[in-house]
Parts: sequence; C-alpha cells; structure tokens
Amino acid sequence: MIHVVWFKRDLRVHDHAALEAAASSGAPVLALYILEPELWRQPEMSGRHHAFLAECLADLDTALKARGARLVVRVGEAVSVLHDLNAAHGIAALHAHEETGLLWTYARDRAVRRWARKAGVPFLEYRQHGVLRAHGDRDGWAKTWERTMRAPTQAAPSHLRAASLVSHDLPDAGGLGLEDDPCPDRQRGGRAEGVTLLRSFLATRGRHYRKAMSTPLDGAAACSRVSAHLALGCLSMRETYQAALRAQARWRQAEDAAFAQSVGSFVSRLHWHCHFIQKLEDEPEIERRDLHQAYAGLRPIGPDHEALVAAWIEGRTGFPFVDACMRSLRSTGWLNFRMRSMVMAFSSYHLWQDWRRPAQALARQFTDFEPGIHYPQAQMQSGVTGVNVVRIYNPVKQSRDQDPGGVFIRRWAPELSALPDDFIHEPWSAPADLLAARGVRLGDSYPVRLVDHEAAARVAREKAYGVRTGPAFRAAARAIQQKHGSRKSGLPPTERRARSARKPSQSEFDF
DNA sequence: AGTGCAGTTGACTTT
DNA sequence: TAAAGTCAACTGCAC
Repeated sequence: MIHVVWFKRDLRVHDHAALEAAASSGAPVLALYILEPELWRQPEMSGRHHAFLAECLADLDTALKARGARLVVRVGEAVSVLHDLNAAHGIAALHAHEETGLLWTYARDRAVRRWARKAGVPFLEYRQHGVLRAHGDRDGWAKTWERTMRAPTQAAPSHLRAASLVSHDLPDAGGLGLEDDPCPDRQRGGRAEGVTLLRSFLATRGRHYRKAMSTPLDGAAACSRVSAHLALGCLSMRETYQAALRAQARWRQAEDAAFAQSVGSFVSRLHWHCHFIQKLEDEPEIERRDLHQAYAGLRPIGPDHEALVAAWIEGRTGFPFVDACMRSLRSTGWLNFRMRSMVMAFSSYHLWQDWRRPAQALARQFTDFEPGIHYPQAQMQSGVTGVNVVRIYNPVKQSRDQDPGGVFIRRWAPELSALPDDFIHEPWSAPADLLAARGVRLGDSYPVRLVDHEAAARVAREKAYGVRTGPAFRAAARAIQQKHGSRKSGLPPTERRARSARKPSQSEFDF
C-alpha cells in the first residue's frame, strides 16, 4: 500500500502539508503529477504555461531526488490514473492541496472525490495559501488568514521512502494540441528561480516597488515577479509572507523607510492575492457568469467581436500605449497590475466587448495565470459586478502619466519611434506633414485607432450607469446582498454612510 | 503694504 | 491603482 501525494498547483517540497502528511505515515510515498490533456484544451491554457510547468516539474523532481524519491508523471484523466494506480499498488491514502481553479478542475476534483469514496480511498485535502473552503464566517476571514500565515512553515522532509514507479514523459505542447506560443522573455519556472526572485526583491530590487510598480518600464524589475511561482505553488504563501515580514523588519531597523514601505505594499498585496481567490472559491461561476445579472447581455457579441479582440490582444488597436502593453505582454508573459486593469477595461469600455473571450485571451498570455485572481478582476474591470465603481481608464492619460518620455512605446512600437514625445501618445492628432516626415503612415505602418477614445468612453459611461439606475439593477442587487450577506448591509444607516464615505479600494469586493 | 488676479493644488462630487 | 469637473484655499506676481 502506498501514500500518494497528488501534486497540482503546489510544486514544491517545502511547507507542503500533503507531502508532510504522506511522509510521516512511514509508508512508501508516491509523488504524482497527473498531466491532464483535457485541462490543456481549456481556452485559458497556452504554450507558455506548459513550458513554465515543465520547468517547475523538473525542479520538483530534482528536489525529490535529493530526498530519495522521484516525481512520477502520468498522462490521462485523474480518475482513471488514480484508479489504475490503486488497482496495481493499493492506495492507502491520497493527499493533495485544495485547488481553487477553473470550473473544469472543480468538476474534476468532485469526480476524484466521488471515485475515492467509492473505492474506499481516504482523500485528504489540505488548505492552499490562505483560501478557506466552505467557510461560513466572513468576519473571521482576515484573522484566520493572519493566523495561518504566521504559523511556522513546514520544513521539507529530509528523506522520503519512495514507491518506485516508472514516470511517463511529459507530452510536448504540440502533442497537447497547443498552438505555437513564442515568448522570448518568459520567466523561468521552478522553485529555485522563485526563491532567487523573492530574495533579490526583498534585498535590493524592491526598494522602489511602491513608486515603480505601476510604470511599465521600471515595474518589470521593481515588482517581485513571484506571481507565477505562487500560481503554481513553487513558493508557499506562508513562506513568502514570512520572508517579507522579516525583510520589512530588517529595513525598518536599517532606517530605510522607503524600502520598508515598499515591502509593506507587497505584504498587503499578498493579502489581496488570497482575498480575490476566495471569491472564485466561493462562487466558481464567476468564470463565466456576470456576477450581477443586470449586466448580462449588456455587451452583445457582434459580428466584429473576434476581429476586435484579435486586434486588441495582438497590439493593433492604434493606441500606442495599449499596443505596447499588449506586445510587451506577448513577449514577456507579464504586465504590471495597473496595465492589466487598463487593457481589460479598454476592451470592455472603449471597445465595448463582452469580457469572456478577452479574459481567456489574456489568461493565455499571463505566465502567472491564476484563475482566482483573473476572473474576479476581469469582471471588476468590466464593471459587471454591480458593487464596484465604474473605472474607465483614459489610454492617452495613462500613457502620458506612466510613460512620459515614450520610452516604453518606442521599445514595443518601433514604427512610431521617430515621432516626437508630444505626439507619440496620440499619433492621430499629429499634423499630416509631421507624420509623413517621420515615416509614419497611419493605416499602413501603424493602425488607425479603432475608436475615438473620448467619445467611446462617454458612450460607455452612459451605458454602464444606465444599468445602475434601472429597476433590474436594484432587484438583482438585493438578491446578491441576500445570497452573500455583505456585512455592510447589516450596519445601522449612520455607520453605513460613514463607511461608504471611505475611499474605496481596489481590494474591496464585497458582494 | 495691500489688493487684484491668474494659475495651482487638493479635497470632494459626479459620471 | 478612474477621470473630469467644481470649488475653495493658496501662491506668486504686478502694481
């Protein structure tokens, strides 16, 4: 009989509750990764995810090898893989982390649970990060998070009694039906890489995080870049959080206030990470249904939907800053948070396109795709939650604010690089003779902008606010309040006013 | 010195 | 991690 550790998006041996539990059983341990071809057919998945995963798995195998075990890869449906292993070796217990993922993985986990119950195999699931499953008490959430994250981390087992099984080869991207997905500046996967990033961020790179995180230029180096490693679990949230707190204390002691504050911003974003994933955990349908039903059908899918989404995701909107963001994302697999919000909002408001296909296209581009952050954010930036303020970004203002010298634009839209700073943010307003002199032919060397952004924003604002004042909105808002029982609604009127007067923050997402 | 005034800043409101 | 508009307080300057 063997204990199986089913690795999913927790690809590490450190601070790993499932591995620890299996190891301490004393029985032979099978470290299993199930490569599920059907998962890779989901519209969110892409070649860069596959490449990053392969690196993570190789790193995990190295870590297991150092402890006398190996990673065993099996290809197929989780239930049938587990069924075969159980038939051949007998599974004494199946250990895994809880996964908050796509509806597809949600359904697969339920199928595995059903199978385990029928087969008489104990299926033991452990909390991942700070996300709570089936929690009733909304008020205690932050406290529980804090307690979980401050608990001691679990050391990696020093030696594993391994069940020696043959590992299968990881299918390559083409074999899984994934399109060619060149990403020349993609981050490397694996815990070693994640640890290096976290260390360099907390020791040097992060000093100007607070100021630089929103700029497309400096953000790439000033941000931690551990998101992909958290998404696949190369790093645990607990060890990341504790490392950040230690660094913050060190910088305070060194009287480097700027660095300490930057680390503080990072820490608050770690809370935010779990806070958002919790939304998808509680309401998996956020992946495909407008949270607020009054918005269903607000953006009907027209005949030009596909062409507009393609122009947007490929960086051909005619807005230099938006296009630079999209092209940079394609090449690096990463974009800072503010620019992610901007491009999603641009698609939803200026282009007035339904959020689902764009969200899938973005998911494929993000090496750090995390369903629990991605979908709640996509809905928020599209203004369909009914509880968040309508935020329409001005792509030209963002360009002037975040890239005043046009350096980022020139890097990613070199066809515009000869334009002077005054016009690089909005080439359509440049005099024709200037464009000609600088070799820019709108509609030829660079696209004509898809929309007049000011007019489009005006129309979008009216439509978005139109929903909020309609009778359907109020009815559905009441339903959401009832279902999710937001605490704010229970406050006495005076305090409710006082609270709502507070500056609303992006992290608030009370249903 | 005090006044008028254009321009700036920041808090706050509206969309 | 919205943007634009409003308004009052403030600032720098000319006279």
